[in-house]
Amino acid sequence: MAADLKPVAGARLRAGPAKTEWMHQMASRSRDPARTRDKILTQATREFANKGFDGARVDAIALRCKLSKNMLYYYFGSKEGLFVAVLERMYEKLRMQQKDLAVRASDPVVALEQLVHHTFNAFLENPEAIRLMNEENRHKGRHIRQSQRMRELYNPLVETIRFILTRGHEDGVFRAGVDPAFIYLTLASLCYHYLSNQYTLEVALGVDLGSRKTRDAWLTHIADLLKSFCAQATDSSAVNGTAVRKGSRRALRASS
Amino acid sequence: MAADLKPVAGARLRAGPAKTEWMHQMASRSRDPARTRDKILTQATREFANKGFDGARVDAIALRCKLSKNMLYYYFGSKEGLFVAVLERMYEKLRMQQKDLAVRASDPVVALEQLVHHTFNAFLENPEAIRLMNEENRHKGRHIRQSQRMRELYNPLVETIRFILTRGHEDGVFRAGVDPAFIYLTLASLCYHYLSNQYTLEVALGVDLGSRKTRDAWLTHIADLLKSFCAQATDSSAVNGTAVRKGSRRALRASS
DNA sequence: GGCCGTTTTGACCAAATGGTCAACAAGGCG
DNA sequence: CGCCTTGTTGACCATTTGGTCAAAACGGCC
Repeated sequence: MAADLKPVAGARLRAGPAKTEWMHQMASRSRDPARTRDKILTQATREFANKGFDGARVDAIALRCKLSKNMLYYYFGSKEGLFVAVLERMYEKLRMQQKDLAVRASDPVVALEQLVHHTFNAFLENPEAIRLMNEENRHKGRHIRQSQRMRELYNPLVETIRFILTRGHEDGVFRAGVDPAFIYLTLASLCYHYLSNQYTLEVALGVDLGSRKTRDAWLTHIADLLKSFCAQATDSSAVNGTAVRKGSRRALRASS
Repeated sequence: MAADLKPVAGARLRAGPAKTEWMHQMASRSRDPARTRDKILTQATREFANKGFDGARVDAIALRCKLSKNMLYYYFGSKEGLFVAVLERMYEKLRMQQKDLAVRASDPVVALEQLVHHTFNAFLENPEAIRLMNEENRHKGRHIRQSQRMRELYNPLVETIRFILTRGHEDGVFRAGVDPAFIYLTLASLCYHYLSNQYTLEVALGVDLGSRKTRDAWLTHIADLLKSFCAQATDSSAVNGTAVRKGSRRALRASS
């Protein structure tokens, strides 16, 4: 099927190098492969995000680009190839945005709050990323599992969390033994789901989740949630302390 | 297009009444409209959940049912009509499952734990529901906003949460002023996202989220999270108390 | 200017897809 | 039994869709 993708590889490489060298060529506007490739990816991202892989129409993408449909096949070989390229580009973009995550503020609690805001905003500003991720999950991660770029994307975030937690513990405000991966999972779930399932949630709860006020309240809620969880336990009245946990766990088993 | 859908309405109404009256007819196995309709819905659910609305093939559904494709149109008018019927049925099913949620255990903390398990299991046992919900959100809730059945589905859960919180406060283990809707949102996010985005998360974190061990750990984590958040604050060292909250909020604004 | 590799396109195709129509079986009922 | 409504089907259709081919425009280079 995807026999000779030489042009694909070629175009990809060409898109890589610094622009300064051949900037003067851009005067022609036309016959600029890098630009063409990029335009295709941009429009394809929109189409795939809005309609999903199956709903997306190759012709529609070509139309949006004001290019002949053949260009998509010339650069990406197939619809699926284009989709994978779109995914990779999206992850790259998200990663770049998260890279400047130099939250690591002096105060761990403040850092945690910044982290919440930063994560939520990253998703908020990239609704297409959410759509594409959902799509990829519907496909059981088939496309993404190959590209190991993913792991690189998330690791720094988890490491940042670990850093914050450690510092917080040293400062005496956070307890020990909090799993950074679970904190990331918690954070991501709370930010992502609020946006991803906005519509069904709104119908269900009868609230406008898109309003600034509700959104801010939700962010505060997430931060409070994490803070209370990481907080140094104060022994007595510890509902979630080890002492009580044992008892409640046992009760749980009996009931379920 | 959809000119005379009389058969559709007819079939729907006919599927409604009590079965006891005409149960004797079911002996024939064939020519059993209710059964046929149900078979279609079951297979359509699978197809739509797996492939999404656009990816789903009407012919494939008919094939699965071992019925002629025309039956789908006879009963549901169009692909979209069938999709809506599938959605409604799914919500009905989920609702029934949540209805038997008679947690309300004596101990609020135990009740909270039961709630976590119940919610997670509801999603776990209905992976199709997750897929369909995601699909509906991609469509910005177009189909669901009409059917007001949704609201009925969620309200009881929120009410249950409110009940637990109130009792917990009376017992002195939970603090006051916890918003039940936000607790529901938190709970749903943490359960849903773990399952919905399992594949990308696994690639990102390098963990097998499907394993029993990780799953149990996650459930415990969710419960702990909620418990610590709802716990009665013990004034001193209150990281998420009002005293600190003010300060950190201010710091947050300055940074973002 | 003429050659050559890269980029771009118009025309075309086979297969698939949602949807339709007329006819056909199967009971219920008078 | 024969009619009539309800349930079911095979054959068919217009359109869409992912994908292909050969040829053309473009630009650099000798």
